[in-house]
Amino acid sequence: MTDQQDVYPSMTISTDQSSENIAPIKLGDRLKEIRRGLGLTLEEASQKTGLARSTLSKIENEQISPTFQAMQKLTNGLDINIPQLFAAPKKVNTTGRRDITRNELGKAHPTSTYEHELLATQLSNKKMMPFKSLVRARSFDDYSDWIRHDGEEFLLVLKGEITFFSEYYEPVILHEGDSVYYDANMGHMLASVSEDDAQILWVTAS
Amino acid sequence: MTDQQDVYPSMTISTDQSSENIAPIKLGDRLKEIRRGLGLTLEEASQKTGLARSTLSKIENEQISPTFQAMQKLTNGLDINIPQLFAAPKKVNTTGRRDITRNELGKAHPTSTYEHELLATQLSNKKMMPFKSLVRARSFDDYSDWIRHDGEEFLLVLKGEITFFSEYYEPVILHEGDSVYYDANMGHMLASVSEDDAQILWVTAS
DNA sequence: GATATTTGTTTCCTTTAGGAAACTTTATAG
DNA sequence: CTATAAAGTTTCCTAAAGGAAACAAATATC
Repeated sequence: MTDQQDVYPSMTISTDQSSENIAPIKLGDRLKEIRRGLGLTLEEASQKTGLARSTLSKIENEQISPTFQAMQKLTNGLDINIPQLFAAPKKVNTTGRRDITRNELGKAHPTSTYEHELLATQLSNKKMMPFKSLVRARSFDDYSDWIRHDGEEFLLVLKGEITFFSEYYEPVILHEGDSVYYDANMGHMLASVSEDDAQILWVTAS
Repeated sequence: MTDQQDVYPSMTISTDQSSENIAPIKLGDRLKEIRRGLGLTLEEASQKTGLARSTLSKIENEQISPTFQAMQKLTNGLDINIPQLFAAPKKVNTTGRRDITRNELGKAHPTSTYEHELLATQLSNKKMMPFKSLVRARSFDDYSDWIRHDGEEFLLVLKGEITFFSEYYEPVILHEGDSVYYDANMGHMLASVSEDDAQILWVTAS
């Protein structure tokens, strides 16, 4: 599992959409928004959360800084997850980006078992990482160990045939047009079974 | 924009990976992990955060429940975003799922402009939503308005040629093997330009 | 292996959070 | 317009958080 870095593009090229929308926000205002959004009065919110009406008022008016405990009561009682409380408006909504990759003109990224062609490499911070790959491996033995990493993966056979090996399932042969969706932290690997190296499209998301 | 529901699969079939990994977690342990991970002593962390060494110790040992203020100092000082602090171990890690879709055997989902074939429909709660589509539309006019929705989208032309229209760019013709990655809240739409209806692979993530 | 130094814990004290109830403001009747 | 109720704020108290310094434990230095 040491050479994995080189073997697997999604490990070297991160998709990181990392939750960067944190906030030096007005917790009070935010809470008020949420409570109002739920159509609750302070009294009702008090009952739901177990915090005193007065306490809630003070928090909303930024007169006190709630303890972690209090915040837990808040988030439990009002069914809001803590990130939501902070990430608040989060309308950072990237938009308007576009990146075309012409056939065969992706960014080459060869390894011992695959011939990767990374797509849409002009864009960073994307949720998905798409790439085409030629599967050079011909058998299980071409790998030192299962490939395993965070996230989920979708693959579609573009040309040829492959065997899809996975940790918890029997190997399956996939033909042109077939596709698989799987959790990538389940060990997985591919081998070509066709004359020529099979070509696949891969999309990973974490 | 009213019939959009019917027109666009990714709007009817949600990928929802909703950040459900909130936590009734051991804040103390989590903090300790992080601090250690950064290779910091309590004293160093104290300087970075502006919280007293003793306070940090108490928080880590769950002797006190930090206030929001304290938590902000923590997160600022140690460059951790608050979600990270909570979502913590987040080892809810779904794993071991796999869903194969044989060629042409996806779930049909026809619309006026596309002939969608949804893939991997056996799995729910996935980060990505893959589907193949035949592009029946032949021109811009086949649409009532831009298609626009949350998330990001990747498309690869499997067969034929299409024109890719988008709100902020000039139309582009894409041939077999070409691909685009774009923000889906930028208006977009497709039209076939080849003899036969073009076939594409689409993957959306939100 | 004893001494110095650094890291982490505990104590003690001050400040602040949180709850109950009094008070003020706003909405609802009559 | 005045009485009544409801929603929100402020006050007052006690329970808990945060800091300084004393203490204990673990490392490093000679």
